[in-house]
Amino acid sequence: MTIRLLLADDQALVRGALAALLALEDDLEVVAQVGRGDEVVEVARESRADVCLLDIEMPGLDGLAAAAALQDADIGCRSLIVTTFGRPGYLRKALESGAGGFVVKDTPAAELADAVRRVHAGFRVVDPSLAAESLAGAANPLTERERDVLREALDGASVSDIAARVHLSGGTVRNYLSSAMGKVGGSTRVEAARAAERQGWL
Amino acid sequence: MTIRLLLADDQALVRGALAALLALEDDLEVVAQVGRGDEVVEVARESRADVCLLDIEMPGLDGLAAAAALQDADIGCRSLIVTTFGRPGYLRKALESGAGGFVVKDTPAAELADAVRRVHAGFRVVDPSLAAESLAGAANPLTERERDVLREALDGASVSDIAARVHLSGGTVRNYLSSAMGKVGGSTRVEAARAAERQGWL
DNA sequence: CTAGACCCATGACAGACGTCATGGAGGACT
DNA sequence: AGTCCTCCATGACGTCTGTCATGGGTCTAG
Repeated sequence: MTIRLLLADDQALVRGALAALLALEDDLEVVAQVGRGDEVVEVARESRADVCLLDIEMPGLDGLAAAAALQDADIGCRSLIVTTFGRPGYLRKALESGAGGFVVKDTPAAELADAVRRVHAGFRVVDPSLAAESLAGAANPLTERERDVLREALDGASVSDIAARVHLSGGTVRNYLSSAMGKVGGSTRVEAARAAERQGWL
Repeated sequence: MTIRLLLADDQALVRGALAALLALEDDLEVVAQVGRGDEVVEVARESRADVCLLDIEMPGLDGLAAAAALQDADIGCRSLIVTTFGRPGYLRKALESGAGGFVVKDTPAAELADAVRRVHAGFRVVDPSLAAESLAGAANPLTERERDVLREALDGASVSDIAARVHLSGGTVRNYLSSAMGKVGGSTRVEAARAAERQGWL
């Protein structure tokens, strides 16, 4: 009995390379690959995959949402998030989404196969270095609207730009920005937005 | 005669996976791996590598600088940039640094081995989709000081913050920001900084 | 029912920001 | 020597931003 794997990563080279790496293990078999998040569920069903390795940054649907969709589909396919960024908030989101595990891309290659096996067996696999950070990290203190305006402020837009995109008045946007800056820290909207993003609060 | 390869990438998983992928080719052999840019030259010399695969984002020294250092060291090791980001400016910088080739990580896995062989043979290998963009993209219009202040403005710092970091007066910083914004486009310092970064002008 | 959240909005004010005009110092090219 | 460019700086201007006070509407919890 081999474990059937589905790889989801938008970078074809990384996808292929991971496939080659995992193919070295006798008990693992890569049965499908996709480059978009919104194809994950369909392909997982068709290929009858046991475990799906998900990158977070993907077009269509991000890896966290794909993990949730996979969970909802209830086709017996567990998910393992394999990502570049070890943002504290990502881990929490991932586990809330029903992901079976979470490892960052700079873990030793040898550990990946073990992580896959443990996820397949039903265990929760979490990168140890991230677990500490995640527990230390506070829960998201921002309200929904505060998140909305901070998201739009990320790329340096002006108040009126943000107001137009979020369909609010300029003054209201300034108020939300102000309160968000107070919670997150930082004396500029962009500083606050960056900090919030690093925390995984957006 | 096999081609001896050195892999440089800060993500251990990607490094190991690429090694597994390239090991499938009979004429390629991965003889060493490093996770930092400033170890590239030393390890390349010790391992007598023929070709070095370089990621751009690495601690210590970025891939572009490492390619230049490798060129200067004159130890007969050619370099191939393998990166996530296809910024137009990166390609130009890479070729100026004496890199033998430039491919992005979402090229098909099968093409990587060919790219390696062509670089080893002395050819310049360039991702075709990027070549067009790079030729179309204008040369960097920013002066050195304009780049300095834009870099500091990326994360949303205030004028006085930037002034302190660059050792200039506040008014001068505003002038540089203003002229840079005029050249790059955008009505906010952060907008301009992001746009300039996307172009590879920083 | 009331107290407390969040939502949306307006008005006012100090300070920061973007733009412009202007100036001097230094290097490069004709 | 004169011209041109970049570098650095200052001052003045109107606008944008961040903060605070204040108010009304909704919804949940005690």
